[in-house]
Amino acid sequence: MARWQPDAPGRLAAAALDLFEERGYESTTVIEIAERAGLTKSTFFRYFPDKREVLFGGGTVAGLLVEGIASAPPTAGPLDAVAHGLDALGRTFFTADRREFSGRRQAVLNAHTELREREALKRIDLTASMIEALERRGVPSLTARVAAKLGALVWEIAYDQWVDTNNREGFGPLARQALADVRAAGVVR
Amino acid sequence: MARWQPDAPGRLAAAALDLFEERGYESTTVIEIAERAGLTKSTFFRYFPDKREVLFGGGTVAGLLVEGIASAPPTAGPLDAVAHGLDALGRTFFTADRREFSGRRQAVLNAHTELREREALKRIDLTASMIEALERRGVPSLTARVAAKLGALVWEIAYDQWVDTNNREGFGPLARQALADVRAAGVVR
DNA sequence: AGGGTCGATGAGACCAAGTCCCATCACTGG
DNA sequence: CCAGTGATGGGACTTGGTCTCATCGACCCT
Repeated sequence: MARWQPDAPGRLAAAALDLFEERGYESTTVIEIAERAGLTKSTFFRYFPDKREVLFGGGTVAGLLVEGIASAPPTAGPLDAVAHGLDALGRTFFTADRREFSGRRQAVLNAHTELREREALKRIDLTASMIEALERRGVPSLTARVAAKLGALVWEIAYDQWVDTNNREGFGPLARQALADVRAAGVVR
Repeated sequence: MARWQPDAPGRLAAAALDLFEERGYESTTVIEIAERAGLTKSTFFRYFPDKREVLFGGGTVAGLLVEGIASAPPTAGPLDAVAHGLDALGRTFFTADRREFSGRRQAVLNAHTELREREALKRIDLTASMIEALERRGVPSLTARVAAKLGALVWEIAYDQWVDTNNREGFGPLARQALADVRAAGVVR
């Protein structure tokens, strides 16, 4: 048996999500979160740099997406490489067992400006990562920027649909479909 | 003569920019900003909801852009409507006398994550405004989302170039050129 | 001229976020 | 049995942000 209860950060994140749903983000104190997890304020800030970050722990997403873009066949165009990355994400991260948690988390995020702000920053950093990954494939800078923006849009659309409990499809197929739709919209002409 | 020195918010913003340049954002206290402006903490928070917002005062940008999109000729496609909005912005807001201030401000923003975060949120809200404006023109939802994302990219490119002191062109022409480049990149095919 | 009003500012108490430093605890290895 | 180690606890301290009440300076009205 371990010295302490295992997975302190996980317990903190779960407690935070519960409390944010119950009382809202602003009305919840870091001390309360820590107490519900059987810990203290000190430990909270040892695992998370600030209160917002407790809902953004899993930071591996960017890495997985970048890997997926890098490992796309060399013949693939920019948007296809992005699609390859989103597929990889659907297989390794946005799995079915994570869907319910993601939905609850997203509802809390949408309801609080402070959390939306953090999410906005994460998305921008993610887009920057996509641009870098595309440039490493030899995609010209401007093209990479356009493709990354469209990739971010595809992500948004697919993620919203995936999180929606009425939809039982996996993230990968949803992203593929969203990409096809975006292509069909063909705004550029 | 006025009862107090005029334009308290403007003085606060100027003092804040100075201090952020001198000591950095985190090392500057709201009380210090207020003192340099000849005011107090109370007055600071009367004009700005938080410390970050002191560099985002203008707030009229979204409105101007939306107006510009709405007033584009009915025959104009989505991206042309966005270009019309960016032109309007270049004429009424991103004027030559504001360029130096914008450059200093942007340098501070880029250097501090907390401020980049706020900027990220503003951009997302701006993109949402563009989508709404396009939908009011009858543009289908998905097409509007794509056009707004590309419009945001054009904005970024043009703004970076405009802020760069080596470039003496106005914001409008720079945006037009950036839009043409983005179109030429033609990622969608 | 003098008192009342009103809008902008100041003063200070108060709470929560976040930082820091040091103590404590539970187990491990010699 | 004792020293070491890593995760946790405790509490002081700074700052952002809220709130309430006092003050001040000009204007109005009689």
